[in-house]
Amino acid sequence: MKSEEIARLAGVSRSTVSRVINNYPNVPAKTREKVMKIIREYHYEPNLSARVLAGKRTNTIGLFLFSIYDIKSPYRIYGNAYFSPFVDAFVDIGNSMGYYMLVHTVCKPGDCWRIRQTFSQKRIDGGIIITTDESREIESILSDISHPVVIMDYSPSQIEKTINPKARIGVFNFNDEKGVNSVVDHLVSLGHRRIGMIMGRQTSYSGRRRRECFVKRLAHHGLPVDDRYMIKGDFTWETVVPEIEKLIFSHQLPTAIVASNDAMAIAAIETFRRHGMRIPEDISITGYDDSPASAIVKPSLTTVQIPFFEMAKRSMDMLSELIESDKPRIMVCNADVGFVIRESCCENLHEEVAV
Amino acid sequence: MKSEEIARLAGVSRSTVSRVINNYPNVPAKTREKVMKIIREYHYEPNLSARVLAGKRTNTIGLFLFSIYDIKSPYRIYGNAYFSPFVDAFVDIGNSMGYYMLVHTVCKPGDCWRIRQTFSQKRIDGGIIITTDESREIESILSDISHPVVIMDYSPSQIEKTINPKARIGVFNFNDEKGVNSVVDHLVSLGHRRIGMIMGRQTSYSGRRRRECFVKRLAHHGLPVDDRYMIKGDFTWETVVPEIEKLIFSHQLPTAIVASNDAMAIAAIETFRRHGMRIPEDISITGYDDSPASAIVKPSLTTVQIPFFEMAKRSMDMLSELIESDKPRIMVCNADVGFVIRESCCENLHEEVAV
DNA sequence: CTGAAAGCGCTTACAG
DNA sequence: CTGAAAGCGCTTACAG
Repeated sequence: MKSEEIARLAGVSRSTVSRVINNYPNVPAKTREKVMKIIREYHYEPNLSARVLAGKRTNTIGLFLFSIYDIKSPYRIYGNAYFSPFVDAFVDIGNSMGYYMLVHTVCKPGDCWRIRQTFSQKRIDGGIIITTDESREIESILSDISHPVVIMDYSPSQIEKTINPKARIGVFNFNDEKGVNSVVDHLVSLGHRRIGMIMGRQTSYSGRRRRECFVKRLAHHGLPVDDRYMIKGDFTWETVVPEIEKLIFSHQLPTAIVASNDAMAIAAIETFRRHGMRIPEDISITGYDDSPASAIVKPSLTTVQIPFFEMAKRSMDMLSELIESDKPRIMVCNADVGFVIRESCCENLHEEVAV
Repeated sequence: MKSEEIARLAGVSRSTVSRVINNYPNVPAKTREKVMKIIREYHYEPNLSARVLAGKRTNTIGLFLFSIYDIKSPYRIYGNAYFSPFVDAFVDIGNSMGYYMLVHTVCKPGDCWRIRQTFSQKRIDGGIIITTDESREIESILSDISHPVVIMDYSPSQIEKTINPKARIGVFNFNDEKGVNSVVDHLVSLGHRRIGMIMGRQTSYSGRRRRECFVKRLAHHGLPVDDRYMIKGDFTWETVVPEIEKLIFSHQLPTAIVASNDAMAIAAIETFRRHGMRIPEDISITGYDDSPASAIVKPSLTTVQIPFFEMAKRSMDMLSELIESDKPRIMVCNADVGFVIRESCCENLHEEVAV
């Protein structure tokens, strides 16, 4: 079934059928109804490729995820408390806005060409990129592509530096200053003065931001930053365990630790407990993400709540706006974050040593 | 950049460029290399719509998920231990096979037309459907569509009854007989004789299968099926809590319960504990799925392990086979399952009453 | 081995 | 308001 047959059956030309399909105003109600009747009767759907080839949009959005785990890890995206709620939200919101969502996982920088290809084959009208690393590959993509792109968790200044003049780009970040401040202030109010941090990967914008904000907030409270308590992490569970063990064996412990995400907070809790320490009595720990797991673990995590759904909604609105207009521009957004108090922090029960 | 320009630059016709792109044999190596050089130099990518319109495949697979939660639940797909590993696996495997994956969530039966539309607009070469309910809508889709489809967790006989003669359909199920038997046998070996079940939704194939296999296996051990211990559930956490409370208040408890998925097992554990019961000392509980949460909860769950990744791999192979050949046929597959023993079951410590 | 030409199924100026 | 015609960028018989 094609538009020509619909035209014949309705006694009009293909042009008119097209006008009806595209809901153009210059069709009298009567003609429109006559054509619609045939269309409905035959369950006619215009061929997407033909429409796109003739200049219409694809109505498809690409969602590109950069896995922090390599291809062998079984739960690398959807077992991940950061990516999975985003995917969920983006797919649902995109679908409810009438878009089709093309989801693509990039496991190594060498696969980035796939993103380019998706654009250059004209498969999509625009893209969402969710990374955990700022990289040359991404900047090169951004500078090549003329389609609209919204990128999550990326340094706005970095974007502004590299993109081409006719780019239509949105950048969406977390309000990490607020998030980190909530957490630090909470711990300080509980009497903690030796506060450490499990850092996220420093190649990511939020990883760096959270560290910077942490250092700044300690200073604001007149507290020192002790390098021994700045624990290396990359947002994954595995890398944190040995670092925490190193800390334990050093016998130089902070009384509280701010983790840069929930996964690392949970890894730390498990490790401390395995070595006979009590959480939160011996050491308070906070998370970041408010993942489902953060409410299930014992003790449940005091953590920063990221509004994934709302972020996805606003990102999609941004993207859709960039698609509709072809004015080059860069939009920057920050998502508000919340703070959830649960069981993983308590008052500082240690006799305080001078710091 | 289009094929015509490549042709001009390479000094050949568009036909030859097309032959090179499609890797046809009737092009001398020299000509091929000459053309490839230009293609690479200009990063040329053929326009997808034009190719598809001219008869090529889209190289895109649709992945359709029927949410068991409604649109308002924040983690309805990716916080779900059943859907999320599937999505993860399908996207990754599809991508690594060179397919693009179109992910679509259907939240209510009324949205099913979207699936049809995806096919009739010729957006995809084939589809994967993951449901939790056997429904008229799905059967109607299956009977209309001439594209290949693989459907997970569906009664093969139901499929065979409804589809059209030129259908290319794959059905993929779990080996629930083995899964349920492992669990029941384990509990029996621990001395349990009053064993209950939290059922999954009976509109789903696996929900019914697990119940049937459970009843059968109890009979095999000469144990009675007590209707009071057949607890209603629909695979979600929420509906189980009140049912378990009803059971507790009845003061008629089994010594062990087989849950039809992990989410319901965890809900049951939480509910029992809230009412002062110890797991597994007072009551043993098993799960089904081997979700990440099943290893994190306390006590960790003894559960049936579903090989999501392998299932997705084999499903994609099936689908790809159905796409390549246009012989109508129905393929049926069963996935092997594993069994993981953790902390949620122990020996029956109750004085056994006559049953 | 290779090119000219038709065709895929739409949309959109253009002319009326 | 409406239709005939050109065009979107490919692929593929067909002829040579």
